[in-house]
Amino acid sequence: MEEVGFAHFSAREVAKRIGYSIGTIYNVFGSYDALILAINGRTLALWRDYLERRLEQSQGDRLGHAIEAYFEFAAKHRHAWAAIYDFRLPEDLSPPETYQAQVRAIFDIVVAEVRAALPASRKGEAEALTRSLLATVHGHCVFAMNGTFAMLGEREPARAVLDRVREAVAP
Amino acid sequence: MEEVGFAHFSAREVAKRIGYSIGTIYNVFGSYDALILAINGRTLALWRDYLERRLEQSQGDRLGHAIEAYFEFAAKHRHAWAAIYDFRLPEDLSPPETYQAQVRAIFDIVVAEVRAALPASRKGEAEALTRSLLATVHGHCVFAMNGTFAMLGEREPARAVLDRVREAVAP
DNA sequence: TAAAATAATTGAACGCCGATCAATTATGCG
DNA sequence: CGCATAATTGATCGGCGTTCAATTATTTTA
Repeated sequence: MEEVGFAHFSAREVAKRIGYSIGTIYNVFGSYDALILAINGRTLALWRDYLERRLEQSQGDRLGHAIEAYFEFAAKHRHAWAAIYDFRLPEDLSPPETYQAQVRAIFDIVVAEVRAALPASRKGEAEALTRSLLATVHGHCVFAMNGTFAMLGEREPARAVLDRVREAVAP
Repeated sequence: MEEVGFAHFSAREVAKRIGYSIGTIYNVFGSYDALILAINGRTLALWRDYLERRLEQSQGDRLGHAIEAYFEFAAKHRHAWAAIYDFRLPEDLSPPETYQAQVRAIFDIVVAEVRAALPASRKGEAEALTRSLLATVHGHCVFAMNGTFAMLGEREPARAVLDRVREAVAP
């Protein structure tokens, strides 16, 4: 996935590379979708690790570093990161609970940082604000990675989104 | 595309439905990618029309209505809208100039609204701010459509993003 | 109008894909 | 060892994007 991206990824190629047959892939994962979900789950775990490590190193401006971590991870793992959003389960299904838990784990890390950055009087907004700020950062990251920002002349996406986040968190 | 979505879309099915053979599709469009680009270009045109019509009807709170238009169009044309972002050209290619022009045309419409909403002292920021706000709205729309917001308990994505936009435009 | 030149259309063929499953091979156990 | 259970295989299927020689339709020319 990391190498070829979601569009050119194939279960057959996975089987070839690990020295098993296509049948074994299906015995282990059950379906193509489940294989993708397993890979995306692993990417989420890597993402969370990356974010946590980046915050450990941080001394001040933790929110700024969290945003940098978002952009850095997406850039370092373009294809794997994009696959998380390129893949969509059939409309009537929800991701497995373990997958949802991984999304929430990343969310919880960011909530803590947003809450810490908020003045005491606004800490109650932390969760709702974090959902909105994650979407904000994500939107900027998507436009940075897919060329939309380049098309529109934006050269400092991370700087732009940091402005948005500071506005929203400012007392 | 509108019906089956990017993942299940196929040039063969297009040929079948319009009563031509697969070969003719390739004679006309040249490649699968070019066919997708033609469809996405058409979607951009529809999107622009929708936005313009929605703004014509608007009496006050034009930015709010532009955001509503973003969400409404994405919801009404889920698959076609998603296909704009699901499709990625080979990394070394840029979209054709006509396609880029359509993206900029939508951008220009929004710039005018953002500029009008900004106080005189900040009108110089209009373009940069619009890029950032488009990304912000897009991020919220993506999370609304792909289930991320549902997973995190967000029930009013349009309301949340309106708060972000108002913060950013406020004098 | 008839013949020739040009344009448009076709669909079989290729290699790849996800998915299935009867047949085979490997493993563990009494 | 013999047997039961588990793991693995890959041929097979229908569908995909892509190509291109062959065919059909249209236009131009004589």
